[in-house]
Amino acid sequence: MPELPEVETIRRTLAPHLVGRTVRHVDLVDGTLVQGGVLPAGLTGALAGRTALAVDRRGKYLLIRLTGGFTWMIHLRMSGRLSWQARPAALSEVRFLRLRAYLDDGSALDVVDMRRLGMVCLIGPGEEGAPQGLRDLGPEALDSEAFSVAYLVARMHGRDVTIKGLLLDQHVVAGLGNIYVDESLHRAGIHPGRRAGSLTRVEVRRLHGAIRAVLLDGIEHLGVSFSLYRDAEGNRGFMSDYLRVYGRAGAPCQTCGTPVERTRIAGRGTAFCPRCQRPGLVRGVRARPGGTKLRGAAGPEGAS
DNA sequence: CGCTTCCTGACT
DNA sequence: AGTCAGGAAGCG
Repeated sequence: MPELPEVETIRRTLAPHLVGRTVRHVDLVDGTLVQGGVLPAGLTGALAGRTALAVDRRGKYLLIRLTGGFTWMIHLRMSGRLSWQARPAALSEVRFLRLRAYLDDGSALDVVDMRRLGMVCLIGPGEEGAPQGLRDLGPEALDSEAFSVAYLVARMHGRDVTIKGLLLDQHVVAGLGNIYVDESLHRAGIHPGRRAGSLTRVEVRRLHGAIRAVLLDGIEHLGVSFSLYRDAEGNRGFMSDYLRVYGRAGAPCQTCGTPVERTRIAGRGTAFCPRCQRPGLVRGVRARPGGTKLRGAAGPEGAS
């Protein structure tokens, strides 16, 4: 459920409570989400007695750096939540609680995950335990050095995937998910079903700027909370109020007034404006060279 | 490259 | 009963 801005918000709300604290012990309420080759008993045992040095993020992965060179890795996937409590409630009172770490100041960190799709593991000093998904991650979406326009152009060249599918691929760029991909494509005025390899350099530049702008917007507004998402302190984000297409099917596009459409692309529900995001290029040939104003009401975003 | 699967709950 | 959900590995 959480994408880059949500995980970043969790990181920021969690770090002050966690850094400098030592894990006293861990209750593994339900070990089904513990993967990555570390057995539940090994994980809980190895966590105890270690002190948190920092809370980092890589893509949608949270990385809690611990003494002894260990990293506690958490991926929340679709329905995971991290909940820090100064005075932890009884275990039985937390619905879908999978794991609780008690800290040395009497507080606790709960890993809550309704659908059990999340993943928790401990990475040893040699990084040997790093799961494939983390190892093979592409550049950070907000790292403009690594995730540059030139990089994106190169990765898209000759690709026959939909642009939406490509942006969802964490090997290409780390951190985007369904919401922010739809929002980025809308801001860039690009149809989500376009083949990645068919985008012009100008379009890629616009898209790159839109991605940065949308993600920074998301962080500034503390993420999207339309349902389950909360930060580590239980607070909602209010980025939902600033979304232009996601979750707005049937509502007028805020740019041009055309009703937002919803379809399925790259196996995911996809919202887009059929006017601001016309396909534009079909089979490598510009569909409408003169005709309508291609400048589009959306205009370039953040393409500085 | 795209579809299915993992899992559980909410909504139509 | 059927569909869908913010993710991503795995399969054909």
